[in-house]
Amino acid sequence: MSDLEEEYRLDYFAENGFHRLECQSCGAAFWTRDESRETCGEPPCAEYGFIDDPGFEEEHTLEEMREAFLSFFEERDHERIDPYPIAANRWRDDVLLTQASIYDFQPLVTSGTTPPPANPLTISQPCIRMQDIDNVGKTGRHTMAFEMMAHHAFNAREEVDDEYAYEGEVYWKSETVQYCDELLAELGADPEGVTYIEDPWVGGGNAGPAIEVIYKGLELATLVFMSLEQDPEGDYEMKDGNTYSKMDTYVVDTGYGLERWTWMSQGTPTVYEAVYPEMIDFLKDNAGIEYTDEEAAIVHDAARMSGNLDIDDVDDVEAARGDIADELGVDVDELRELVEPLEDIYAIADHCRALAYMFGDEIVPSNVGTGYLARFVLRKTKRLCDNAGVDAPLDELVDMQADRLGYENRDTIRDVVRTEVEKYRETLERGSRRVEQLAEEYAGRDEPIPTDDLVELYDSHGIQPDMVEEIAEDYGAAVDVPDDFHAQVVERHTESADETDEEEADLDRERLADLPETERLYYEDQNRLEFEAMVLEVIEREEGYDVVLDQTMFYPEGGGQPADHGTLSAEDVTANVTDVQRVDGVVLHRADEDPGTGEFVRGQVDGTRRRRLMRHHTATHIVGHAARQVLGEHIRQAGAQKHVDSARLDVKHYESITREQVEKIERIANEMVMDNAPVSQEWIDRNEAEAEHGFDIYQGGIPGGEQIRLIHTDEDTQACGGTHVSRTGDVGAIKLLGTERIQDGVVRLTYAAGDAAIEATQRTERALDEAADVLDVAPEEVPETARRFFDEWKERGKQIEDLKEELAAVRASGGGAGEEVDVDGTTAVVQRLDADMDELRATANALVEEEKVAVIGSGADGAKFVVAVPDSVSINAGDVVGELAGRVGGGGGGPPDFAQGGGPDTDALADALEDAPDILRQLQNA
RNA sequence: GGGCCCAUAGCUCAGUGGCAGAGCGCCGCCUUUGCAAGGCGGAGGCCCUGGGUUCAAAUCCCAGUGGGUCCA
Repeated sequence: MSDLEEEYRLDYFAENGFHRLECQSCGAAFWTRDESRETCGEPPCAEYGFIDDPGFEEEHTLEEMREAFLSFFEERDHERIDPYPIAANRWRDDVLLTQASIYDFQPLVTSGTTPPPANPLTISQPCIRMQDIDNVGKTGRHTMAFEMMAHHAFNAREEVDDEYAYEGEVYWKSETVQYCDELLAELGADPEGVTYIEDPWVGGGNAGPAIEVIYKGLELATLVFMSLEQDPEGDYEMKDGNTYSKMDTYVVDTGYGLERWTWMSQGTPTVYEAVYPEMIDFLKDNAGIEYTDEEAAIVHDAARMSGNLDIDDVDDVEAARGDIADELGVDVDELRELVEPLEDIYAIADHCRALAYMFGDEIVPSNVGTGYLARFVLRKTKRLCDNAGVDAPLDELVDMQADRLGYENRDTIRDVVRTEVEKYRETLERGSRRVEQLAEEYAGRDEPIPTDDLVELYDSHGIQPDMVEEIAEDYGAAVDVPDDFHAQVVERHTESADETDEEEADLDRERLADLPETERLYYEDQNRLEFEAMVLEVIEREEGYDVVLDQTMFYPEGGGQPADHGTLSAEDVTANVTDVQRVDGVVLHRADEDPGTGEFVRGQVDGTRRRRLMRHHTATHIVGHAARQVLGEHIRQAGAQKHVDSARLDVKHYESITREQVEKIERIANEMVMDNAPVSQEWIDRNEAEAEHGFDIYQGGIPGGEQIRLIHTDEDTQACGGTHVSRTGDVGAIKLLGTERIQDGVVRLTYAAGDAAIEATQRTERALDEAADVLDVAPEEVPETARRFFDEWKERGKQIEDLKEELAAVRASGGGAGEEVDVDGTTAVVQRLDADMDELRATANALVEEEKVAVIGSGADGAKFVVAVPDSVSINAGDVVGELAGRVGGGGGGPPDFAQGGGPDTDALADALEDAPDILRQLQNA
């Protein structure tokens, strides 16, 4: 088993007088020019040495530092690359947010499948790390939003020649360290003070040697040499306990924290004051934070010290605060009161920057995906503002950051923030009403609000426990928030997931591995429907056969476009194709007959179906483009499905779509159709495509491979594998059928194209005509008439009610056929009345009004009874009904003064009523 | 993608299988008045939709629709 020590013996260290030492405090190995050095230099082994004593020659702003870095590497033959969106799910589907510059090149570039956009390259990549959210503001150095400056080089071993998308070695470890050392020197750092700590890196199935660059106590950069992959047979055992072996590709992955370099150059007490000083000033002013000189000195020292501590979670922060207070000789509560508002303000500034990145990159708040993360941050920020007494509107604060970061869609950003803040306000309002009720209830019982309720309030209604505490206090109810509150919430979510049946799929893969990729004729000519091919393999299925051909015109299901149908004809069999799937490049035709392996077949695609699907596919691109024009640049596809009769497109949008907007989208879409612009396909290098059109081409998902297929529809460009008509005019017409919000932040547009559009229109027209016929009016008058009819219908319902009551009153006052019997001095009326329950009830009520016991039976729909007893009589109506209902094979019950029941045996009804007087007498005596 | 919660009068919500309710708002009358208000009466309900269980469903079960919320 080798270890990585050898990997760190770099020429650069040897040639420049470096020594390999061991930290006397933590034992880590590190390289330094200063032979007398005792520690590695990183807290807690050492303290910050740059607060009030900047480590570089000149102060840099964030922008200046970024430029200094990028141009440094540009001068050294690196190409400067524009940053990628913060929403990493635009180009990869395994993560939501960009958390490091290397994310931009995973997984396709790092694995060698796709070439990098440049090699070597340099970039300053905005990143968001949500896991740090609770530390922001408290430690002085944590930020959720940051820029990772980096230079990357992608290397492949010489001996593997053209297997990967890049070849040979650009540069490796020694050069990487040299760059870092020179950059530090250029900025005026003291070379003797820099240490390079050996700290192997492991992550996501890869690993490699890595070096932490420490200067004046601050970790300024990490130089990662990604060169190992997880391998049970591997020679290298890493700190995660797994073994790794060398890869054919090896990648220089560096990370230079822009904020930290800026901070180093300024030596402010916290990083926040270095990065966005204007915003901190604004917020302080807005929240009315003012300190006396003495207080200011305490705050300054406390900030310096908390930055100095090795704190990794919030509990530590609270503990550390005590130590700091001791050292400064102030009371811990006093200290907290001084610094907490300031900490909130630091966090607000940072969070607003994260929000600016998110909304600037057109993430739409929602309850899923990146949208949820955005919502989460926004709500947290709003709470911080309220807490710190910042009364500036949140959209203004986010806009300050968006402005600084140079976003151009600032109006939309503010719109989104305003809408979202309003939603939050509504949630809180709803929530507090709920809490008030609970608080009142438990305060009345003098019990604390139970934890279960707290968890439910949070999980189902979005109300933070501290908010519950606040409200409950007003009602005098106690709240005990358990330490493991969050764990209990998580507990509610740990239900086992569905197990998917992947066995068959695995089996297929093995069997298909030997077959060549099916040649896709449908890309060569999207209008051809006939072809000839050879049957390479037939796999028998439970229902039918999967036929593999050498080439096919059949489009397999994909990109929301359903599979083609049609036939495969051999000499003496014709098989119907009802489904087509593509697995690992091999197209499987699901057929009802076996055409025979080795046979030549003539394929015929169902043209009507295909043409309808093609129209709907092209229409989908058109509608998406039109929606973007009407609703805004942030409109992105969240999903799409094409059918023969209609299609739907789900787009991300932060509010529901109005009738006017629908009509406008429809109008623009049809203008595009009428323009009859060409729809063209193009196979193009993916970097080129991304460079020219951006990541928005990946509306329908992210294809693999070096070459991708673009569909140009008028001005719209998308990466798409579907089949399309050749001119927009071929779509015929587009009719929007409806919109609905399928979840928060996602709106579904349903539409039909071509003959399906005509059919859809005819369908709705027919429905309207039929309705008009029924009402016997002209179609235009249907709404008015329907309204009138509905009103009249309601009116009549009420009249019937009234009449029933009147009728009942008349019956009760002697007009009815009821048999009056005397039950020990009380008058009872036993009556059969074959009517519905309402009428029975009304009659019984009317009799009770006259101080009579009512026993009413009905045989209208099974046997039914209603028994009502005046207050003055001590007979339990429920018991009477129970007894009566028993005789008709059913049951019944109710309160003592009014009960109802029944049973299925209508024939026994008369006998039961006959017995009623006896039953009454019996029960009265009971 | 998954979990949980909710849907009843114009609004906010009660209603644990047995007659559809409260507060606010609305209308009318009365009292009082500088204003705020107070008293009495009234109108206003496809209890989200569709199935099921039951003698009986706003209520229980299933499915759907709509909204909310938490998590990945």
